[in-house]
Amino acid sequence: MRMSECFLRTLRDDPADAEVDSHRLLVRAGYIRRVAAGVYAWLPLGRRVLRKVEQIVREEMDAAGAQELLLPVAQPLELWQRSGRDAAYGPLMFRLEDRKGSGFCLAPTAEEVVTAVVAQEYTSYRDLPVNLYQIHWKYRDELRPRFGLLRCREFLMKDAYSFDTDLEGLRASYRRMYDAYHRVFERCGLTFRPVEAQAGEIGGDVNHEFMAVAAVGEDDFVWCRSCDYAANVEAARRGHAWHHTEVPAAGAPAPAVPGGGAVDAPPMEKVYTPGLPGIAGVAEHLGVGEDAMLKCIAFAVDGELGLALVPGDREVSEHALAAALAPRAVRLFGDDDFARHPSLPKGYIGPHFPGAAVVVADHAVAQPRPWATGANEPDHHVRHAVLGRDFTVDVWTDLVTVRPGDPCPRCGAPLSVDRGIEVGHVFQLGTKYSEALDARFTDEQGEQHPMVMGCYGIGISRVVAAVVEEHHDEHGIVWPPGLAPYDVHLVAVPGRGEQAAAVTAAAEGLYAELRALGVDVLFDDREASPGVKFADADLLGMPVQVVVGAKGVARGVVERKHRATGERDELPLAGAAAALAPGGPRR
RNA sequence: CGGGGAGUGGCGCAGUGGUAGCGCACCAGCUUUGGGUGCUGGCGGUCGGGGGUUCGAAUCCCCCCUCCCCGACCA
Repeated sequence: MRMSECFLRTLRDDPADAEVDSHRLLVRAGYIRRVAAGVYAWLPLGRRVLRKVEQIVREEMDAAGAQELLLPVAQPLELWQRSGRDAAYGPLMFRLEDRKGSGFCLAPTAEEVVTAVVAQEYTSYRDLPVNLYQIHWKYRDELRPRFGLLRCREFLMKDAYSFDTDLEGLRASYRRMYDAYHRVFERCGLTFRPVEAQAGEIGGDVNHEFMAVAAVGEDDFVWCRSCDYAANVEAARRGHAWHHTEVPAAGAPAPAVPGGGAVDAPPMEKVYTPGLPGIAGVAEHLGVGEDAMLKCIAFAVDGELGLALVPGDREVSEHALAAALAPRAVRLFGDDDFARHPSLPKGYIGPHFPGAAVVVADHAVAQPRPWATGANEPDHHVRHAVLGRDFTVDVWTDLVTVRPGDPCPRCGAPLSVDRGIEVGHVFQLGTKYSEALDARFTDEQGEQHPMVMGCYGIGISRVVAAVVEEHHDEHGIVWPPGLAPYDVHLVAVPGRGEQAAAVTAAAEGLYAELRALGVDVLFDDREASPGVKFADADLLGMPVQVVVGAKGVARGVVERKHRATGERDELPLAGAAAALAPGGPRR
């Protein structure tokens, strides 16, 4: 492609609305342009990168035995009503009506459609397993699109769906996808980590997210340096650090008096703590550490009041709380909830609140020690609250959000926390959709069973952003070789001297030779100054730059620069094309 | 939805009551030719929309819309 003809305009200034490097550079370098919030146009160069990622994904999916198909973007809402996800997704879906008033949505994902399609075609165990995938646009009306391509309302996704006869088959299908994902992200040049995750609205049990490690990621994940444990903080649990005491197992009934008679505390005592609803203020006022406070968080569970207890220096994990009380729905109290329950003094709640239907506590609350906590009375706290004597717990679980240094639940070593971009997610779904949408098969005995499903997503457009986050420098993008829109950026610097015509001729000749050898070349044939061309070449980020200039041509050589390392060397003009072709000598 | 910020040419910005400007980009000419050359001339804007105040509004007031950031939420 000749740059003089390429639909491309680079910007010298950073776009004002770009916060993160990938967004800033992809816009500046002319790969994408914003059309609406969270909706982007992919300009020719960007389109080529997208195709490269697509191709890698396609090759690995095909190699893993999946078959490509194409499902509709316009999906009848009726399918979503059958699975119950119409309500679950709610305003996240772009909705529309046809002229007859029938409801449609723009596909946020495709479990329903693909399940309905498979249900129509396959009815026998002999047909299974089958794994189907597509690479297509997805639509989610996010509350807050941001960070350029990282959180879009329209994004390109590879979504695959496996159908097996049983759990064992599902596990095998899942494993094949899991392994294929490793190869995809390795080929994309990403530093990534698979982590255990929450299922969200998709449903199902076992699932892993593939996190591209990046400071701008929106997800925190914990990982263990000693073993292979890694999990999204939402799903992460910590091991038990206080070996000196007996810790109740998850789900076990409340111990009569944990710690036995180890707690030798005076009677519970009320303290006047005016205007101190926060943990930090009270702890200072009472002269105790925040970890000696008992944090009491109010929540609603099926219309009843519940209390969640964690040490004062820890945060309640909403996901852990929900998991502990599932299948009942849990919601933490907001300001309006407190407004409806004036008897509940926000900031001064204690675990002995009489109206609490259920009390859930983290295992750490079983430590044999007296606690300072709310007095269930505005402007008052209590000290010397003792478990079993002054308050009781109904449900024990791991309730705190994990933080760095917490013990690994597998091996006990200190956990680390990093940020990541979720570039892929694999789920073992089970029969949620096959039951809802009647995807059944007949087994050898002639009995009907729902198919056992898995689903597997890769955010193709998000991968592009994640790759730029990892591969750039102060001058611009540094594409990994497999993703660059062009293999070689050929720069002609003819100057105005005697050799100008010879330089142009040499560059044109090299351009033709490279193309004949099947090399994808971006040829800067513009009438621009050398500085402009070099700056653009670095910004655009092709892995190899080849400069044809007057000095070199006089000596019969061209200069090669590796974008990633900045290394430069010379190639004889005569053999340059062959040396730059994929099969040619490397350097 | 809560909090904060911003809407002025394609991009980045200035302009606090007197009839809109700078840099980049774009066009023309000269200049320069191995790291965003310099100069001259030019094209391009109903200042987000509506209403109001005023002799006069980008500027002051009211309403609305959009965008960005933080949070809540989420694959």
